[in-house]
Amino acid sequence: MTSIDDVAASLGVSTATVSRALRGLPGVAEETRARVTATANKLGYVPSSSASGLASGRTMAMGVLVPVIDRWYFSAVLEGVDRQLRAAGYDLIVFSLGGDGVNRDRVFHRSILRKRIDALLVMCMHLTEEERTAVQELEYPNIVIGGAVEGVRHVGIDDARAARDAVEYLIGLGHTQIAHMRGGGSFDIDFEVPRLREQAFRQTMADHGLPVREDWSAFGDFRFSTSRSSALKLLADPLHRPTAVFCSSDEMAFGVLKAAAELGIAVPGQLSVIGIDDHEFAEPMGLTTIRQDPADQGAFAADLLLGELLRHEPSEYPPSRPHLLVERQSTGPVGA
Amino acid sequence: MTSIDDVAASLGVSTATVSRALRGLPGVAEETRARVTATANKLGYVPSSSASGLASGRTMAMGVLVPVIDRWYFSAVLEGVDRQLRAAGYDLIVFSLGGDGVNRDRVFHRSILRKRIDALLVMCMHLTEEERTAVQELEYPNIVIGGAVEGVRHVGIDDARAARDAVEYLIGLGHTQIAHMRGGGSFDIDFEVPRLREQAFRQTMADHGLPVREDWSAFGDFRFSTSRSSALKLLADPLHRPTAVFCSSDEMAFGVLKAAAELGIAVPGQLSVIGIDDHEFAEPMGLTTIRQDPADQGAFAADLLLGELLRHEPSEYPPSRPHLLVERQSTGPVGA
DNA sequence: GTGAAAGCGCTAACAT
DNA sequence: ATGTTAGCGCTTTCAC
Repeated sequence: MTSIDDVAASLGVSTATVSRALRGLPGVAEETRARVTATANKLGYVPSSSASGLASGRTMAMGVLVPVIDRWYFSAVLEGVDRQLRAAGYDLIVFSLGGDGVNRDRVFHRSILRKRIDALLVMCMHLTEEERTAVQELEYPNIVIGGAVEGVRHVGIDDARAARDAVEYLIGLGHTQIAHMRGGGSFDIDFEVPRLREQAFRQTMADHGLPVREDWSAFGDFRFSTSRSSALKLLADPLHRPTAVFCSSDEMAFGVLKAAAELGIAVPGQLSVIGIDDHEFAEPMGLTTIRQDPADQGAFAADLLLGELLRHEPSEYPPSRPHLLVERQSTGPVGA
Repeated sequence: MTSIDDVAASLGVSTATVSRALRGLPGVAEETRARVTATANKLGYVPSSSASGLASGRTMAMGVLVPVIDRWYFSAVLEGVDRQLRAAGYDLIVFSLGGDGVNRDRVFHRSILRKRIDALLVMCMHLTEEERTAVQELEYPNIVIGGAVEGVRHVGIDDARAARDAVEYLIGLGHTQIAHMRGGGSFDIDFEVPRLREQAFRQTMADHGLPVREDWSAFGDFRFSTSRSSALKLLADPLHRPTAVFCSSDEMAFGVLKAAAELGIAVPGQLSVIGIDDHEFAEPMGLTTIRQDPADQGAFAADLLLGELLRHEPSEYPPSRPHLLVERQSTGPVGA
């Protein structure tokens, strides 16, 4: 591995000059800079991140803490985060808890603190008191993406408002018999989001003087298969069936659509279904939904931290990211 | 940030002892080790990865190069890789090309070489001649996951065999009018996989004396929505319609199923559909498919590199990972 | 505009 | 079993 000394020696200049030249610092003659850049390229020199990290205190890497990687929302956020980091020349380190309880401790008390990253993004998930404290005590910039975590800055959509918009859309279509397919529960993803959406559902129904039937609160676990099973039961009785289902996520909405198809229930004729997310499959499935853009949220959060790293002063508290109702073919007037 | 000197000073021992004790090296009295561990915890000491990386030459991090993060296969592989890395105390650094051409160069010639990682996993994707060379010249262990890349070691399923198994399953059910929904094309994912699967489809058909109709080779781009659109055309004419569709991925199979539903074509009565992957949605969708396990592939590859890092000698060339036909409700005898 | 030199916080030989 | 010491490859004052 060729080092900065090789470049310096090969040019007969000092390592300081090479360092300055390559990092675009002022106080280097343009001609010198050009020569340095040229030989660096020729020799295939790339600075060691360990060495420059140690010397400068900046690692040029950002960490993202996720409960799991391979779920729609999380991987989409990662994509957005990565986009901004790439543009800024930062590397992306992913700390995944992987549903593993044993691992959590190591992640919180070793990995994250190892001086390997300059800033940390925490994906919405349930944190213990102690973990929250650990995050808050981090000496570098950090932020939560998605659901709110008490005492930590966060960026995301206004979940309550998004859920309300969905439910009021159904109500506006004349629906009064509305069921809720709820998420939450499994592994570490039992953050605020499912709670906020459920609460907003109940509140909105109440605000419109509509009853909430407890047996129409189905558990879908934010998953297609769980939701399908639940919906199969929810929709089984043709005589006592909701005319609409508000789903706390698109994946669960797909489960409801599948169940309806299996039961021969026409959508939207006999049943309206609305989701939240605007998942990649929502458009081809014709699913009406509340669009959110996880990649945008990730990018926004990453930019915010990048800015703080640059300016050495905290940004303003971030506003909610937008959401948008997208009307498709899975919803229609009641009894149409 | 408390350093190793703080711990050493606080105990009146040398930094070397602290280092040895904490890393579990031999030659430390158990009593000393206990005291060191205790004060390290008390002081909240965590070794700086930059410093230990610089001193030891090991970064305790592994890199994964992906074309994009947020697609089923890639995020599932990442999950598997991460599982093993976590267990081994390694951190995961994700280098994503993000479909961005400009970025590729930086990734290949800076990030990857920055002495930030001890080994590299490359996800199957199209690499230019020069990029392949760059990977091959890497001085640390590396391997490709998924499709083969010439001259680089790789781990994955036997794609040709998987496709053949799928097609022969359809043929075994009596189908002769078989269409192919193919992938490939978009962004950097135009690797070997789509080509291998298509070729195997053609070869298998030929081996059984069956014709391949060019207008039944539909392009699904490995995506639900593209596949649905293509299938809508493919299946439009009730008189000249395949009785079965072999899909190079499950997501495309979902698109075919959706198109069939929209066209009122009964599955499997009038149309059999088979995929490859066993995507999370395949079971609830009742999709017959060839199961592969990307997380297993990622874990396998990570383990292999981890082993080489430990033993300092190359592993045997890895065998193909297994695939498995999973029969569900989307396939049936022809004309049933 | 450039160079010399002192670290950054560890690890690894080499001593003891 | 433990301590001493010389780096690892940079960045960053401080000189010139």
